[in-house]
Amino acid sequence: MQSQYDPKSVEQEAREYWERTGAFRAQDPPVGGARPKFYCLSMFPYPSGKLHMGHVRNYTIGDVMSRFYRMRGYNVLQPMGWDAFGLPAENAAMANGVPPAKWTYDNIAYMKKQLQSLGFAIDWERELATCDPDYYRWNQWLFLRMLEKGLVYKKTGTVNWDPVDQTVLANEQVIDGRGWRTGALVEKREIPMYYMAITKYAEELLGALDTLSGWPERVKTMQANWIGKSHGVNIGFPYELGGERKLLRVFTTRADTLMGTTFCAVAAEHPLAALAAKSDKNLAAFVDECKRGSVMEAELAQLDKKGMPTGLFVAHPITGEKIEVWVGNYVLMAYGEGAVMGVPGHDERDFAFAKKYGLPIKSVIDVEGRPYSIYAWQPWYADYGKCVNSGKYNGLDYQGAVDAIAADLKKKDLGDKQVTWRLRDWGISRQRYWGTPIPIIHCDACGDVPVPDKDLPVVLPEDLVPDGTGNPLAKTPSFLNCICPKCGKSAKRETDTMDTFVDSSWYFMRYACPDQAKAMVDERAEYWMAVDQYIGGIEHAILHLLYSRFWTKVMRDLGLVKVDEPFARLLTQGMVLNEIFYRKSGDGRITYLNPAEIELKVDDKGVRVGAMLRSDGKPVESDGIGTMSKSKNNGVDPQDLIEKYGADTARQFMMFASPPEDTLVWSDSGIEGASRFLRRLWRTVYEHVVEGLAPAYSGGALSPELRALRFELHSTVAKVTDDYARRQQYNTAIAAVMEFMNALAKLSDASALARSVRQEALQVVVLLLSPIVPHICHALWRELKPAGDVMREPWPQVDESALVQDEVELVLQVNGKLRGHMRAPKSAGREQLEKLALAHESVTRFTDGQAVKKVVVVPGRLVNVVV
RNA sequence: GCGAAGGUGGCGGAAUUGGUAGACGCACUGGAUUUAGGUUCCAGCGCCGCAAGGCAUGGGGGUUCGAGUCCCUUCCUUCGCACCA
Repeated sequence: MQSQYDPKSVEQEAREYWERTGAFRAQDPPVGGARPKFYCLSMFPYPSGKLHMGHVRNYTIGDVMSRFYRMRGYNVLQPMGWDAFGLPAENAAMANGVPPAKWTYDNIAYMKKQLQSLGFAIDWERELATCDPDYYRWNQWLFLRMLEKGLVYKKTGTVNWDPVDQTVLANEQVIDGRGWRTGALVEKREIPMYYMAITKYAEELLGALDTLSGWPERVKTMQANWIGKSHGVNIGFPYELGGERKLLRVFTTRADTLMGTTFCAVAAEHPLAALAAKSDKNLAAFVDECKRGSVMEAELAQLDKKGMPTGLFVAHPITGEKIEVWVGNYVLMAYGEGAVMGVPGHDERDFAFAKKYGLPIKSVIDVEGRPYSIYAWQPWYADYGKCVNSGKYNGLDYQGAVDAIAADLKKKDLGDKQVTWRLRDWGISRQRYWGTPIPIIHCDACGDVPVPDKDLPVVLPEDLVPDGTGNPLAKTPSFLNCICPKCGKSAKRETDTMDTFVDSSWYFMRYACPDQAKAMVDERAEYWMAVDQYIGGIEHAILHLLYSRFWTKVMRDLGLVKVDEPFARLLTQGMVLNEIFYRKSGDGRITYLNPAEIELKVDDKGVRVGAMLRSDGKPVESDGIGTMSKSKNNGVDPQDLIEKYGADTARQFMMFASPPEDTLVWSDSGIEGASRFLRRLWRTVYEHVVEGLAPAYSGGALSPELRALRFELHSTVAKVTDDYARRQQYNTAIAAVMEFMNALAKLSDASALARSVRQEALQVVVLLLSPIVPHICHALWRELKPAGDVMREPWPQVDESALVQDEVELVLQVNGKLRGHMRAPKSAGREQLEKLALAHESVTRFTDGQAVKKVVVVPGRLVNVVV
């Protein structure tokens, strides 16, 4: 055995062994059927160029789980693929003049090498890329099935329009309301798009959250709020137009405040706004102003509340009172009816709006014991209470008032109770090149004609280079021009492609049968689904996970799979953030500096006192912390780490740095510790092995020292196993092993018995660590058990007999303050413990002469004496 | 703005069910070995205090024999907000 740990040779040898033995191949049934299956999946990466720290974190967590379950006897599937369509490839193409396909495939090749160098136990035979026609043809195929079932339909949607480049922009391409390339003010534009009717599944998507016991509560809460089921009343405010009676419809969850309505507000896109703008230039200008800027809801919600009267009036549905209709920039066309009733007395936004424009404010709810004044908003104004100033509804509580008002409206045919969802149907059309072509043909005679199944896939040409002006597919006749499958006349293809969320909504099923040419999925998907453990960034808590749940249910209803939910257990890993450094030049331009080039200065207590650029030694400014991004130049390439320390050190450091679900602010200051620990582990095994192997301890009388060590050892096995299986918290698992190694290092006994305990201990340690640092454990295991394979070893068992103790240490408190410790027989009862404690010196010192009021005994933990 | 989560030493974090706050590691300080060291080993390390002891888990208040953990309130940070993936 080598006396020194050499990560490079150890890791290369282990990887060659794994490859030679096909160690990571998952067995499809019936071969794999004897063992229980475990499908462990990490979210597939977008092939952006290189792995980043978030990838390393994500895939290490997944690999630790995969290897742990493999050792526990499961038939484990851990696949990998590429979320290969998307905007960055088009941006790179514009920057470098390279087609997105080539850029993407080059990135895949590089990143695959990186993943392999980290030693992940991936079954590469199932690799897939979503930009492969063999994959995306099934996007198209399912789209057509959904179209047949009415789950796909066409309607207009709002997009960001760059008037200079004449192109649709993604939200991230709009910066401060301007196009990122042209700097032109962005406009909203209505265009026809295809939608998937996810709202038809809203009720099930919401209800089934209760069945997801393996999901974090916070994710389920976020999804439930996103779906947003609300019970309310749909109310019609009547008005006359051209002699015809019409209704302005609003939805409200606070129908009990209807009598406090002093105005109505509609979105700028609302038909009434358009109507009024026809005859009012100022209003037309305001509506135009509202239509400027991006479509991002976060931005809209933070705009200053602005409005303008339309000059139109509607009638209050109960009193018939005249109510003015305003256009408000805070009313969203996409939610509810695109119009709201304004109740400034009891809605904070309406209150601010009314104050700004001098609209009347009327209090109609009395929250008991809370005063009301129209001059300043108070949080309780929005609380439930009893109706006042509300005519016949006076005195009713919330539910009573809602019931009565809904009933009255129904009688007049002006409204009814209604359930509304915040969830909107999923617009999947993208006016972009690098995505799945939507399989539709536009024929002048026949309209929109679906591409027949026999003509699938509609293949995306791979040699186009976008230039930022419009969709290159629309400028490519060989793609655009086609024959109408219905009438045979010349026709045009749809040039929009699908949202890339479509690609990622079912890839986890395709891993089961990536070679299946005749169907989207087959019986192998039936075997592997659902995913037993899914791991990915918390940033996907809503959209990706919700869309995947939706697609799974659609596929189920089409008879393709039987599962209701795709992911049984979910681990949402926290973001990896990093500090942002910059310098401001004389003309105010900001240059962001990569943290790898920054050196931190510390004082003699280790406290940070400054930061400087390594190359010139001059100070730099800090701009706080944020997600690793190109624009802030605060990304860290894991490759340096892997090359300098090896994959195992990188993996261990990542897992030790924080619990998987926590946000992690990057710092490489602990990497030396990880490296040091592995070197020490190697040396400890080496020193044992050179003395000659011993049979692992299997019973017999032990000295107190050896008994104590075995107690530590088996406590560690129990703790670490629980951390892997239940808690999924690897930092504490590693800490527990470190703690045990510290105890083992103190063992000086060199007897044969001690050597066998040490042999047992080292074997257990190597097994416990092998999911996290598999290469070094592979090598060490072969030294401890020549010709053995650590991956094929069963997980260590806790020896319960080693955990038996007859004495325990208890904490002594006086008035809740720690005053000492005492040892007591484990079997001691409450009364005996109380007696021992009251007589104990550390207690009497503090209770001396005072009357004991109460004694709290927690057996096995503490005794608290209250005086 | 709305929804979700988080805040503990100089730093990452531990404390799993209301029961010893700071495990484990980094950094730092002192020492030994080596003198080739970005090696290894030993010791110290929340703050105040000579000590006894006191204080301390973002801030303020509360419940409890006992609160990092529960409740109220407030500030700050991160994630998501439907065309980044």
